Amino acid sequence: MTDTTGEGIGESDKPPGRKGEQTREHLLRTALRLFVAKGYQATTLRDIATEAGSSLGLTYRYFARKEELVFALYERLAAELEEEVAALPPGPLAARFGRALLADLRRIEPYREAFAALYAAGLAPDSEVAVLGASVGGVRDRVWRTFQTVVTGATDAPRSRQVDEMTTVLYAAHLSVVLFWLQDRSEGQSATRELIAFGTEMLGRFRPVLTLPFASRALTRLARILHPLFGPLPKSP
Amino acid sequence: MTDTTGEGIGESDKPPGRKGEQTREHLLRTALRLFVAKGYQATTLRDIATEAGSSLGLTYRYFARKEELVFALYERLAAELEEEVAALPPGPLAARFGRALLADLRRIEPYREAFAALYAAGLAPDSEVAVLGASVGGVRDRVWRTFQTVVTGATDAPRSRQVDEMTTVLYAAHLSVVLFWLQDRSEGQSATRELIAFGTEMLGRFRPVLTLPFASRALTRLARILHPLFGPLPKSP
DNA sequence: GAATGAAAGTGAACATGTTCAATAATATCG
DNA sequence: CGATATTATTGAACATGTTCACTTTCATTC
Repeated sequence: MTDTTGEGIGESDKPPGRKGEQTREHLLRTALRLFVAKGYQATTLRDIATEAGSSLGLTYRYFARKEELVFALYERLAAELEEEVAALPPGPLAARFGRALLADLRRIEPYREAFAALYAAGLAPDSEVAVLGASVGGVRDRVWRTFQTVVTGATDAPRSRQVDEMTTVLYAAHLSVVLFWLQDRSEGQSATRELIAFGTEMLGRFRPVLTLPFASRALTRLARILHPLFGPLPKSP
Repeated sequence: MTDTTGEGIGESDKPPGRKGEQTREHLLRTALRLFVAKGYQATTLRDIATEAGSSLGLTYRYFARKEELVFALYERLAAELEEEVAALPPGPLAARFGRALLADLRRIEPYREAFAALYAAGLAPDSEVAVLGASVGGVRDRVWRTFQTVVTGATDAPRSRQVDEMTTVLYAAHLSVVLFWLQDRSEGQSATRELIAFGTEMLGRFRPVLTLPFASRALTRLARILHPLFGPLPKSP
């Protein structure tokens, strides 16, 4: 049941060699192009195979299921987001958080439907592709650490323990925003933008309060609750 | 594209007569039994047909897709919840909200996997079975009104406008809790229980603050943002 | 009670994600 | 180079949700 090998998702079989790497890349690119062009649901695996000039079964050598194509995309966008966040100028935590959220959404935007499918797959209790919370190896930690950077790089960053607590809470908030965004039908997703604006304003206004004992204790408690789902995974020994 | 008839989900064709109603009921009962027994994914429509002693295609006369079986269950549980909430003794809002959440979870519990599938279907941008937010007709309003009852029946209920605002926020919070619960792997879903405890404690502690102008304005603003997704639907003329 | 139309029910056919045994291509080694 | 193991690729077969043209059942009407 549990994945005892430290292997992540995306390596259905033995790690691919030079040739395989190219093929994988080609299949992924083809798939993503089709997802954008005709939508995720409407893009069949036979379409991908045909368009890529390969056979139906081949995709399954590199991607265990259809959603893993999106997952692979997620990995790349996560890496890009990490860079963009790293390049973010120092400033108030709230501002940095807001910019990180917007940067994330801007990336996902062309693949809205595909990401909906990925999140949907993650809802299944035993899913292998659980972006929402379950252990999915590298990417989850990477994104978590990206938000950690958002916190540590802030001019008003809290110290030591509160950093990780706040990171976990912001990571969870980030997922909530994406979920909201997936449902947001408003023109240009303006509702999501307003939600982000509201959230960051509140964060900015109440950030100082976190030094008070009561608020500090509340944050600790909340982070403890969220940690198993949204916190970083324990190091494998 | 848009459903212009006020018809809800679950009536794929002409409304069924006496005989049809029985069949529909029988199919639903059979399906739910199998969902609990062998899981949602593992239960095939052929299983349902066989077990119900009917043919494969028949189910589609009453349920347009597999998830609508779960949706029909959701409708019933929503009605039950409404009753239970109506019978809730007056008391602090926070306590009533907490009890409503727990009552809801207790009902959904045996169908965890099935509800995961329902929520997953709702994530698709164009889904017909969107519990998460999109317009799904009657049930959504019913649940919203149930939470309205939670608010109005409280000894510390706010007045007029704040009632609906608070209801919308609590309704959204309720969905978040369910999503969290779907992912919660802790023993007996203790994490979700702690989350509810935390949330209600905070709600109780900060309820009085809502009379202050700043908090009041913040609530209004938040409710406005959430309204299109989580608020009640406008009356059809 | 026969005619007729609507409701109920059937099962083959289809679309598509997924699996798998078989084959081809390629790398490795003596 | 030739044998052999490893990797890459194929396409048929399968499972399952969904559709649909057709049949059966049933109520209503003359």
